[in-house]
Amino acid sequence: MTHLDTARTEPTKRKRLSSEARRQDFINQAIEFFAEEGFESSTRGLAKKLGVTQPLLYRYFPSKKDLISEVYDAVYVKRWQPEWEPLLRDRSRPLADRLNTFYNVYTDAIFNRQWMRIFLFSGLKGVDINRRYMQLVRQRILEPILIEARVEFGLPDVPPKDCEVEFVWVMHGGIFYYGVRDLIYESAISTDKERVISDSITAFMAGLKIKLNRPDQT
Amino acid sequence: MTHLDTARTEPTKRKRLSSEARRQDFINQAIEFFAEEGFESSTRGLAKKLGVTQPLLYRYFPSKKDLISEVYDAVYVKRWQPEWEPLLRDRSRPLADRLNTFYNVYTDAIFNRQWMRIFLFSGLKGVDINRRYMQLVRQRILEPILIEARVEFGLPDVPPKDCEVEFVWVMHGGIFYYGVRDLIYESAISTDKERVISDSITAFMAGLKIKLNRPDQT
DNA sequence: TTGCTTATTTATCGAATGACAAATTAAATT
DNA sequence: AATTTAATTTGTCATTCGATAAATAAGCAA
Repeated sequence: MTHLDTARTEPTKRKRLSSEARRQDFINQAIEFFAEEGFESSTRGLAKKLGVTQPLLYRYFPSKKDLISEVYDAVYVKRWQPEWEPLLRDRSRPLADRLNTFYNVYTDAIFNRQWMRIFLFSGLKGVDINRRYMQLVRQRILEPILIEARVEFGLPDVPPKDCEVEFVWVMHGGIFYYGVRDLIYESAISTDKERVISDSITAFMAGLKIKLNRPDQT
Repeated sequence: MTHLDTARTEPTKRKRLSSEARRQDFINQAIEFFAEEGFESSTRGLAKKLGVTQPLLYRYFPSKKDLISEVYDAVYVKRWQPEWEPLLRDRSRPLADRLNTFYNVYTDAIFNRQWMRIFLFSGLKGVDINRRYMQLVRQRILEPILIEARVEFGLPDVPPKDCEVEFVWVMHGGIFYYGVRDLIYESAISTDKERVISDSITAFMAGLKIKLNRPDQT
């Protein structure tokens, strides 16, 4: 009893996920597969990893291109956490603290081999979702940081200059590239991510203070 | 007269480069081709760009793999300029000046679409020449910078700690990633490379001074 | 010119690719 | 159990891939 009786509403029998769930499973494994092998790799290779035959993929995705688009979407869009943004604007804490918290949770999300490799592969293919992601980072992260910095330094609220945004980009890129060295090139030295981040932010804040207070050109 | 008479030693007739020169020409165009299309692209595509038939490539290179190795070699090894290194060790100038000079000439060499794309493509393929290049950067650039910094700050000459090397890496990576944004993602904001470099170095030096003088853990 | 050598092309092979249609199997419904 | 419906496989296609062998063209020396 309660064994093989297959009571109507009990899904004890395992198989047959809903069509949508199966599709999601395919996408998730496709992320792993393409992240490791690159997007030029064959649908047959992916099917083998999935344990199904290759034509079955075409039941779930009209073409390889469409499947890849879904992979992009799952990585770029769905893994972005909106709660990151208010974190940076919480003026009850010093900006350096906020930056440390933010970069720790942000890198928790993107510092994994899959995300990084998909990002690098797609960047080389020049797909526009990549460019859109860069704009997202700029608008939701980097420019807010500059605004917060001016407030903290007691400076007037003027729109960020290009070279100031670039300065924040370099800090951001330095931390990002640490992830690339660690996860892609496997040539990072320290595994103490928190330390790397806090050192970077210390230097960034010191440099930014100098930069914003200098009555500069441009 | 002096027209089609083909005087013996005058190479006015154009064609027939030496076998080695032709080979070099193929390699140079292969760099362009693979940088743009990726290493998975076909030898037929390359042959088309060269204006020859595809089997001819196999007269000059035993296999596609060998051709790609030559491309790596031409990009990674042959474009490294040994005169970069003594530049960093010239103690007649302040370190910040040296760093500015170095990063300006270094990025003059590597901030071009071809170099960058080859680097990123090969990094994703996990070829060992990539890892070797990273070690080269560490030993010939980053660690010397740390040694010079300790001298400039009047600190005892002890071997660099891992987290110190990592700190220099982040500065280096930040500048490098500016090149990636500019040339690969085409999403750089400022085109004033010199300015980006000098701002990065200002922050780096400020941060490094703090870091090296802190009686720290690890 | 004549012959010799090297550079280049033509033709082709077997394997791998994305995609499709039809046949088969398995679950869900009655 | 019988029937319907959806999931999956078999079989196959036209192309494209890296690579090789044989045929042709072009330069060079006599």
